[in-house]
Amino acid sequence: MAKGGGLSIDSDPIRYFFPLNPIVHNSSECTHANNIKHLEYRLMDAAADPDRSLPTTIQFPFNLNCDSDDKRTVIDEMDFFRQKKQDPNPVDTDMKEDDKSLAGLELNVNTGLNLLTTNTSSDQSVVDDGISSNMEDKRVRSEMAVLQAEIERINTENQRLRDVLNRVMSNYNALQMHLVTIMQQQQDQKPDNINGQLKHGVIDGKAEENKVPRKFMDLGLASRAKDTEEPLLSSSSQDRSGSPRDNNVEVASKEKRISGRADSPDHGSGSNKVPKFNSSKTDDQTEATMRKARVSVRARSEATMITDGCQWRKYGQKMAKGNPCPRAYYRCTMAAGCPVRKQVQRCAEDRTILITTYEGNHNHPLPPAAIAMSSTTTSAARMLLSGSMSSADGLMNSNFLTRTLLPCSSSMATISASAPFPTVTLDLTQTPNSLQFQKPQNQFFLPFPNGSPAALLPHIFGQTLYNQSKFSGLQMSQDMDHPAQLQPPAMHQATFADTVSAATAAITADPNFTAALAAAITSIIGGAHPNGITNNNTSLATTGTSNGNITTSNSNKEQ
DNA sequence: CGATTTTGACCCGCGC
DNA sequence: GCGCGGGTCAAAATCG
Repeated sequence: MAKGGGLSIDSDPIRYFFPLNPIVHNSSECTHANNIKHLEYRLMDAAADPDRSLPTTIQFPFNLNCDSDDKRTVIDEMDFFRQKKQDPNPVDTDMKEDDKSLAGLELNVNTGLNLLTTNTSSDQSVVDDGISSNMEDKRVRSEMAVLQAEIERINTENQRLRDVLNRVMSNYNALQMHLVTIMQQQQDQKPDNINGQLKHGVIDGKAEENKVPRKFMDLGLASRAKDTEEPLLSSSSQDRSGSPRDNNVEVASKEKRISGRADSPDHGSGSNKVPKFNSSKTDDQTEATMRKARVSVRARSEATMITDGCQWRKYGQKMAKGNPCPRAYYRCTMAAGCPVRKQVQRCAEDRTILITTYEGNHNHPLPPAAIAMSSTTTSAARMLLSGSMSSADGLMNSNFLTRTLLPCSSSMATISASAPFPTVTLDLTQTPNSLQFQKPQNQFFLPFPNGSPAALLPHIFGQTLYNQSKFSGLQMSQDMDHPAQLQPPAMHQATFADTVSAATAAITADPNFTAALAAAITSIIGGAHPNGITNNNTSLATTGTSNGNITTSNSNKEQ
């Protein structure tokens, strides 16, 4: 229900993904705060135990294995589903489930907190023992001072890292746009390749099916080319835009219609087609283009709507054809004019499956709880825009997805570019095998080299960690099990085309997408399985043992 | 009383 | 041109 707002998250779950996802820099303050808290715990512990040898340096918990706060955070992430909210005693359930693994973590935190009181008693005990308290107090206080100075230093360092992260994100976005432009140019120079065929709308003899997405892709790409102030070389647009006047007429017509809707600042309702060939692409049109890309989440939930951290207002409900369950339409109400909308509908075949389709990008700051999903939708949409031009190319797709989607998904991914609404589907309801048998005909599957999601996920985070550290220069803990797989794909490419493809993959495999995707999956899995593992240390395993599938499709299966 | 939900009407694209 | 279906609007109802 939109009234609920879904803002039940009281912590900063995204800090989990801070090492993974540069997007989450908005929550870095929380990360910092928790890091400091963690240090404080250690300080308390050290003060309470004078005999304990203090570390010469304080470990900055700048990795996935954080303090026990992470457990609480994961619980919040598991609150992703309303189903979870309906759980009368979610925390108790989690504790039961992870009693063993979490007890130690809780104990750590409690130790720190209790030591605050134990600290006093400790001093008393020192006095009681008759030991020279002056020496001991001096030593302890000296160490405390050192540690506090260290906290200050880390505080400053954290601030600096945050700034670096912001700069890296800016550079990342600029690079991504630049790369897309280069790819576009490369495709223009190769009219005989498959992408060239794509531009001509001849894929498997189904030119019409590729018509709309092709326009859609070109639009987005061209728009981004404009953003990067690169010369617009969208020959595909030029080739097809035989009559620019007609295009302008169509755009003008569409804008005229849309402008009449005061409540639709996004210039694009779901039924509206993207303006076909527009030589003067505006940011609004880019936004409208982005809105066409959808991210659908299929998950089992008894609730009417999943909790994704955003506030939604229901603005319509329709009975969709072929589905006895009504489809509800929501729009984001966290900011006036936010173009993000979502559709919620139960699967006709299995009504326990709740299908949530997101569309558009938020134009306002998001709470930490909403960043994961927002990042997922945004990145997936961008991925569709940048990668779907090769999406109908099996080879390109293999390269693209196996290095982007695949590391994040379970055991398969599908992609197609033959529908009006390119959709990335996070299917968290089926096992990979079952999905494989149910794959739509308009999708083809890219088998994973490793069928085990659990085995894939370390690669996900490993890669994201690698990418982030690579781009940002941040020195993070990177205990990679498979460093060979962390090599930038571009390094292994021989041809320029493959290099471009690999570079695209490297970018799209970047935390901007993969971490957000993994975050979403983790959140969803946690919500879908209230009894699942909840602490952060096992978040990877939680995700890995999920049945999550990532499907890139061109049509909404639920529709 | 403001925010949200409900629900019928309306708009638009598309296929026939 | 017409009907269908998806999507949205907006007034009324409801909720907190």
